[in-house]
Amino acid sequence: MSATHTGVTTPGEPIVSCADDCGIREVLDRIGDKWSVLVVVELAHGVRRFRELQRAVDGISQRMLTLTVRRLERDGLVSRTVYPTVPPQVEYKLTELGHSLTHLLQAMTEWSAAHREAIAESRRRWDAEHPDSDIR
Amino acid sequence: MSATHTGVTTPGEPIVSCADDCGIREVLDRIGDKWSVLVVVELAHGVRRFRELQRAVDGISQRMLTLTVRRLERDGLVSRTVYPTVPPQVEYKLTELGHSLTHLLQAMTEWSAAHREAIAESRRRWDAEHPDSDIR
DNA sequence: CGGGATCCGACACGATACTG
DNA sequence: CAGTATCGTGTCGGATCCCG
Repeated sequence: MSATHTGVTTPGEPIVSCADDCGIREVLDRIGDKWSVLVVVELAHGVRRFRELQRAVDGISQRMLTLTVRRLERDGLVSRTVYPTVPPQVEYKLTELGHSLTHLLQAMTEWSAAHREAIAESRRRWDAEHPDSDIR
Repeated sequence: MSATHTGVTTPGEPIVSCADDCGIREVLDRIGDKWSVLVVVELAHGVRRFRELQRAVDGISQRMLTLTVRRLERDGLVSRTVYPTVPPQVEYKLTELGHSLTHLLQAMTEWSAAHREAIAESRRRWDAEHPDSDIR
């Protein structure tokens, strides 16, 4: 209802509809970090143990895997099951909530695939036109 | 093709399909920062000048708005038009590529709206069960 | 108005060592 | 195996000053 919007909403566009934030930042604060989506993607393939996850994700440190999987568990996206064996065995799997996220990740994958080349070319052109820029 | 996947893919799930990354991290590296999506959302409403953007986004510093809008321009999501008037006038608008992103942001908004309460409750329960935790 | 240049703190992340 | 604890570092972002 603010009177500051002078622009005309493009008709037919799926305008993100809320005045300011929407919940986008909430989503990004949750999965926008370096490892969460990769862990979720791996868990989308099935149940995984800790070391299996670490081997699968490639590059993730023990510490970051622990932190990532803890946060996902806290948010209810991943469930953690401990079997009191020796040596210990811990299994991780997506919850229903976690599975619902894979639809969104699918959409992100498709958008990336569809536009990555256009973006790459835009970057090349921009970099050529701005040889000395610290933006990168 | 790796033989390390022992888990069975849940049938009917929109599995993110690629072995490892998919392009998800590319997308997040582009819009996963603190301000990009907010700027894109604001520009989805129409053409905006620099100060208009800064007032609309709320909380963004001059420096970060400059950086954010430069990167978006470099990636071809936003176009920048300079009118050599005095005082200077610069207009920003989404490109076709930028508009295509709004569909994805719409999906993120809907997912957030649909599950934010479930996530919030999961957090409350987790925090209650783990009173002393540095995970947060 | 629309920036650029500089300084600085916070935090995300990585590396390493240790443990039940 | 599945973590925890500690330390070090790079980068992101905020604050401030300056300029055409």
